[in-house]
Amino acid sequence: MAKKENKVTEQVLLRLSSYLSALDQVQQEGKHVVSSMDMSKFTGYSAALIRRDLSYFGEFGVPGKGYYLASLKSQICGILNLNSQHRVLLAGAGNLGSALTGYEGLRKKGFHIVGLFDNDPLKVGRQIWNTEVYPINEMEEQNKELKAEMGIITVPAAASQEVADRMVDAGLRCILNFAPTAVQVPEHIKVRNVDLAKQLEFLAYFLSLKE
Amino acid sequence: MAKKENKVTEQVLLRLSSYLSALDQVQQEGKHVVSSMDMSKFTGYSAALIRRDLSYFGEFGVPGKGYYLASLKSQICGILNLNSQHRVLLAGAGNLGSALTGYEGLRKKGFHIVGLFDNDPLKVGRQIWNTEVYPINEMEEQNKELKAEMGIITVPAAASQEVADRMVDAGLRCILNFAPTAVQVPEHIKVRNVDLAKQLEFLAYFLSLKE
DNA sequence: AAATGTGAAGCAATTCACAGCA
DNA sequence: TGCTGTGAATTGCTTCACATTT
Repeated sequence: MAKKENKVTEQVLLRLSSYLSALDQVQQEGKHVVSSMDMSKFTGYSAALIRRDLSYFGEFGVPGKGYYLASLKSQICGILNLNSQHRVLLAGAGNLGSALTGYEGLRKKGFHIVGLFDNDPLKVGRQIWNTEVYPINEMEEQNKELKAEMGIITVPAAASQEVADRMVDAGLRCILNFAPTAVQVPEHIKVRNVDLAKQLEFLAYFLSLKE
Repeated sequence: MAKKENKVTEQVLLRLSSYLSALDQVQQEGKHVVSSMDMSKFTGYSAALIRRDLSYFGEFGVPGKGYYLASLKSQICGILNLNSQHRVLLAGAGNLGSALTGYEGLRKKGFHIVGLFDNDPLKVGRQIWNTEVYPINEMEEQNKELKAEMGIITVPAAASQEVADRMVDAGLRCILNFAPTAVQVPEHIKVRNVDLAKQLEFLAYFLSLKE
């Protein structure tokens, strides 16, 4: 399942995820075969780019016809490793952390937040959205039971590095970091930073254009 | 303030935002002058790239010396249009929406959520984090008073297009969309999509590598 | 001496355009 | 005919390397 192909760029992986969404949308129209042009409509990426992306992983299409929707979907899921459920730890049971824990969208896509971690004594020992809150220093210990492989960081910037270290110790192999500072982790751990303020800063630029 | 330069790519804008964070970090070390190499340390981008990005907007540095921190910061803020506060409407007063409304990180960077919109009668008329909740169809009317220019969408996918349309009618000029489907807007409106599930799908790929 | 700003080179990503297959 | 898969062309982005400036 795990492709050993030389290197897939991050951009390609993100596009694959978009293609999946597009397929879901096309599926709701009742179609069973989809062309690169159809997908272009839904994703905004050019048909040529879509074909090249897909052909990198194999020949999934039928010339003159298109791609069989169900088959393509399962191929992409295979590439992205979405055929199994994924167990996730979340550190920082504040507003954002709680919101993500209760977010249907993640669960529906197969991501289950199985343990919360926070140092606030008012939160430790309680449950949020039916998920237990543990102290952060118990992460390694608790994950022997919880067996998660992914982590989400929603603590304030000052605590994010400490939390990332605990996640690495706990054996997590990839981390989604919402804190506004990048964290340092060993080579073999994959981190993705999502800085919400940065998204708005990006947009603010456009307010200064024309008019 | 608004540069009319031919075209800045989105990547450059996002990096500028990272440079700003780096400058904040350097500032805490008490330095007043910073080199492209210093910034490289904090951002992970190469010094050459940083110099090229900055030189695109002007000659901000002093050869042999570096960049004056305060001055560079204010230049970048000027480019990104961050010298003034920004007023933001948020539609979808659910978990994620409430969390963002209460999020210190946004306020500290000058983004103020001044009005919430939701169609749930249990929420309309109440306040969340001291911010009033209005019905979505009142957005245009309310924004005559609220005078926001930016919008955040945290409603479910099915409602996101409708909400985007209302935001356009209300005169908002850029939109941060957390719904997992892209929305259609007129040419002159800038949308940025942040699909949280997509971030985890991206990371899941790396779980399938090496072992 | 040290670091900027920038042509030119090098590399990566995307599109073009079409041969080949259903 | 219609659409895939892919070499070749193109476009765009990043790095190199150095003349220039303080």
